[in-house]
Amino acid sequence: METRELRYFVAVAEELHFGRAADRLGIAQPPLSRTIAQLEQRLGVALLTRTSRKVSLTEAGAVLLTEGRAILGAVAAAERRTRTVDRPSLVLAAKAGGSSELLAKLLDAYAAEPGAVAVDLLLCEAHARQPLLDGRADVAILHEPYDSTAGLDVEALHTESQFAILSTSHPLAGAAQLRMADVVDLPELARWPEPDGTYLPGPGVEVHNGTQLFQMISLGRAVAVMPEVVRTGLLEGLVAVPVVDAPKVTTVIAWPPHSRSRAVADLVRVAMGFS
Amino acid sequence: METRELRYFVAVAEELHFGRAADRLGIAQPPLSRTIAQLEQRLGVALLTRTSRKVSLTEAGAVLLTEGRAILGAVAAAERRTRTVDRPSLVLAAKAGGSSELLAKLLDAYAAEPGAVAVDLLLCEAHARQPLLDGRADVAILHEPYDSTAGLDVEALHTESQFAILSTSHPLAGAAQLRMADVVDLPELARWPEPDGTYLPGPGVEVHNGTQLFQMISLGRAVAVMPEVVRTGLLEGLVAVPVVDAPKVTTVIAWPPHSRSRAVADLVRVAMGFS
DNA sequence: CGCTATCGATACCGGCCGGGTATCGCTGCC
DNA sequence: GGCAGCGATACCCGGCCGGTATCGATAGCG
Repeated sequence: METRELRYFVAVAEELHFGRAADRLGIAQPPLSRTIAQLEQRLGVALLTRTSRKVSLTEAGAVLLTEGRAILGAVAAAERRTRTVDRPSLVLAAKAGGSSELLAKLLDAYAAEPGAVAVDLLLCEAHARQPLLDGRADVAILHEPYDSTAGLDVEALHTESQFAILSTSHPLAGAAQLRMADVVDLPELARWPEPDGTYLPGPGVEVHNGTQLFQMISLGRAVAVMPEVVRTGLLEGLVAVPVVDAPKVTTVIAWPPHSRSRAVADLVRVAMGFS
Repeated sequence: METRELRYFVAVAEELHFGRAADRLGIAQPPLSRTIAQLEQRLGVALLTRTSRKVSLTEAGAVLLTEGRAILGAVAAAERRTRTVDRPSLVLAAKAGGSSELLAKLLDAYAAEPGAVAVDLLLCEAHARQPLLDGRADVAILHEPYDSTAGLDVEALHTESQFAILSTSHPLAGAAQLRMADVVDLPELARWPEPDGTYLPGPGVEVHNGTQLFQMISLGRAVAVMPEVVRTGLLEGLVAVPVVDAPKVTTVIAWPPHSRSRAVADLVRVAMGFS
């Protein structure tokens, strides 16, 4: 199986449309059809069921889509890491607006290390996991269970409980504490995008970033359950009510397995000194 | 970067010899040289330094070797998993001669689950990690820190301390307890192979499997530090002495990230009920 | 019920690239 | 200095990748 075949298959599996996938890949549709057919023949499994009106994934196709995305990410990461090995630098990915205090402490402490290299910050709008998987970052700050750490090496740094963030005028704003049951069915519960940028269908408000979220909450249009850190510097007009049975959020430092970088190892060691 | 290029590069990087690598790949040497040169040019980095007498890895080459092996493993795994998705079965890898008691309990408990599928056992001579990485197995029982769990999802099942296994006639056999310092410098300390099947240079006896090891120990030719379980059913003529400061060994159940298999999830859930 | 638009499959062709053989140039060794 | 080993280079051939043109199936529509 060549990465070319995987790229083609992933494109078709994501678009579920040979024409659009071919466009996206910058090739014509016939060679794409042919390549997918060859791939299926060599694997001995149907990956897609096609009618002349609709394309859908088989079970085998769904498996290959997940695995294929991971492989293509790993290939991109390998290229980037190989290319940049002799210009030592460290890219740290973190969610924008996340725990900036921890981040500052970490960067300061690492900079004081002997042999520390320059650290570039990659602040992500959404999940900080993607740049780690495709090699744009060498190390990331993630938040379990929000971010999946599958396929990464991690060390836990810090665990905290969660709070419901509400407008002061919200009916639940006066409560001393809440339970998940009180909030999960609220129609104004904020919904974050999936890693691929799409939103799962269902009720709730689609939000793209923290600023927007807090505005929506202020306006009484949204409600969110978030880790404790956001309480510091909460906007006027918002309250944080503890949700006693919400899952704990663990801040972790994560890096790709097989990392050979001394800088990453140093940074992780420094970070672990905090916990 | 195509997997063909990666296969070629990994072969050369492992052989450090274009001719032998070409043999291994079943192609002639010139196209191999050319492909590697193209790869280097596209990456913009030298991967190998060659004289007409000797080939060696650059730093970038070392990075690509590690990453490339992982990628090729992932590709093999993806192929196998895609191919076998409609014939539901579960392959569990474990080190032969390992904790067979735990294994038996696990298999029994899982078989009693509703919706349990047949479990095939893959007993490995060496590390049970490789078959997981290349897709021959769906789940594995590993032992940290002996087995690396980089790039895998794991759950810890059991932790135990380690014992020195000695012939009763060994000078240290009478000790009530030992420290690592007492054993690490023994010239007869057993050495296990690395994941690639080779042995690191150095003093000590090269052993291939448990049976051979215990024979060597009986004969007073070897000494080993091993987890507690091996004490049960120890051969006549051998003693186990606790090594108080040896690292604890943790038995874990491991599976590939992105596993979509319900059977794997069930098995892991059952296993976690034990700990 | 037939016309049409859409979409994937098929047919066919040309150019590039991957693989082969022959040979060169360098280097360590007797 | 001759020789053997090894990687690089030169050159050729065939297959595969990508292109255009077209077909066949199907859903929508009047």
